[in-house]
Amino acid sequence: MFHLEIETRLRAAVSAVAPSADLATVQVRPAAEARFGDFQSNSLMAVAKALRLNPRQLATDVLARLDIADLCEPVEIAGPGFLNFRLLPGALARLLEQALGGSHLFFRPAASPRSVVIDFSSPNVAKPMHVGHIRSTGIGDALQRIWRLLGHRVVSDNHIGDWGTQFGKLLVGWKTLLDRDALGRDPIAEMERLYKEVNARCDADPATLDRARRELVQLQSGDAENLGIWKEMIRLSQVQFDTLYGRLGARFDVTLGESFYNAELPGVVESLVAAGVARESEGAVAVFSDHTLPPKEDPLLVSKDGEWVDIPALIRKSDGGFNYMTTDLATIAYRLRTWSPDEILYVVDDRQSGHFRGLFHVFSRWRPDDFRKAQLRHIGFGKILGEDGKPFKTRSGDTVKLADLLDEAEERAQKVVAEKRPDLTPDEQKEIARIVGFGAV
RNA sequence: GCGCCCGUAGCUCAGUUGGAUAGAGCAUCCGCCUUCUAAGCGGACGGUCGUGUGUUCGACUCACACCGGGCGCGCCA
Repeated sequence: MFHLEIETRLRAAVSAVAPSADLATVQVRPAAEARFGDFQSNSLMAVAKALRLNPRQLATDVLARLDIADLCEPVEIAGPGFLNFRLLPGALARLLEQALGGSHLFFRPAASPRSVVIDFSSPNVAKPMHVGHIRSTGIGDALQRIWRLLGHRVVSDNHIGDWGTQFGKLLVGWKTLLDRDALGRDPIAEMERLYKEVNARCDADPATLDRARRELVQLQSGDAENLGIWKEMIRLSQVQFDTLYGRLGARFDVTLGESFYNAELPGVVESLVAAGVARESEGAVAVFSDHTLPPKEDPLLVSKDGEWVDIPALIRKSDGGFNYMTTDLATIAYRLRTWSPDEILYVVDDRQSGHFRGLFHVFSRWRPDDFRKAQLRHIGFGKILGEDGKPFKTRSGDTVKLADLLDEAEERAQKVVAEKRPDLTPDEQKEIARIVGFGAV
């Protein structure tokens, strides 16, 4: 808190002495060493450099304008222009009294609250949540807590994967291979089995692949039976999601999955074509580079064999189906008109950075006015690697399920607690094991 | 081939946007328990900041090149 207050006053003084200085570069931070005082600022040297002034003279002039006698002892100019601040005991006492009254010591609420949509977690229906989901979920939930604490308005949205080509195969599996008992015992495992089984058959048998395509078309055209199965798969999956989010303590304001935007997709494509942004290509509809950006920065170009070639964003496949680019465009439009956010954050792993660059670029060409109103930002992160530096997998090569990971963490912690604190009741041990285990994860 | 991310102590990572002697946790070693959580406390040990050039009064930080790891590049998401 003190460094923010000192910083505010220092900026005012710098502004009075050097109106053209970039105040964002004027910063105060805790002193590197006690002999330099409590807080220090190295910024005047940078300001002096930018404005071609003598740093010590600038420091002297700034200090003459700095009103800080109620907080600090007389400020010291050290070396080429470091400022060293020493707090007055009385100022510290006043702050601690405020803290006793409930005010926070380490941050100030945002002066102008922003509105932000945070998109994170986004697991797929009919598949087990795996170890990778913990990062998007943890980072996204941490971000929403921080934004809220600072006084911003947050909408957290779980954009679940509840639509797409995988449902063709799942429907074939559900209709021909479903084991009802297994589904009752562990619905996610059974649905995963169905998908893997049908997927394997599709590789070997064109007829099965064709059947999957037909089931998908049926679903997309509103067939009652397929819609019913699809909804049941979502319901069973949501039970899994809710269980895991409950364990992790993550919350969402809304869960608007991909399917929520289905009805808007044809209109999105028409609109993009009408605006001259998209055009037909090899039976599909795609957005090509408009060559307004340098090739290296253009997400719709890629270098192949020394030449820049198009890598268009597909918004409708040649079979009439839509791509997730289209869904994501519809999603941005919906969020902007529904919540009018200042920012939309996508907490998604770095492998999708290319997709988001393309998405934001295409949206800027589709809705330039809306694009200027909101910042679209991809919050990327790496994947979890094993001890060998390779992506973290089980011994048999499968992805590690999030539920299994959490179970194991609790079990291992439980063993330690039971050994060290046999005097506690089983319930107390279990609760400590949960906290310690998840903390370790 | 082109592009993105990463490389700091044995391990996992910070390093506040170019500043003063590069930090923390864990691990290791030493010292603390007549018990309010020893799942703790104090101390020590530990670094060519991947490598090399360059820019600068000053580089972990910026630029370029290389080495090593991860990832992405038209009808999956």
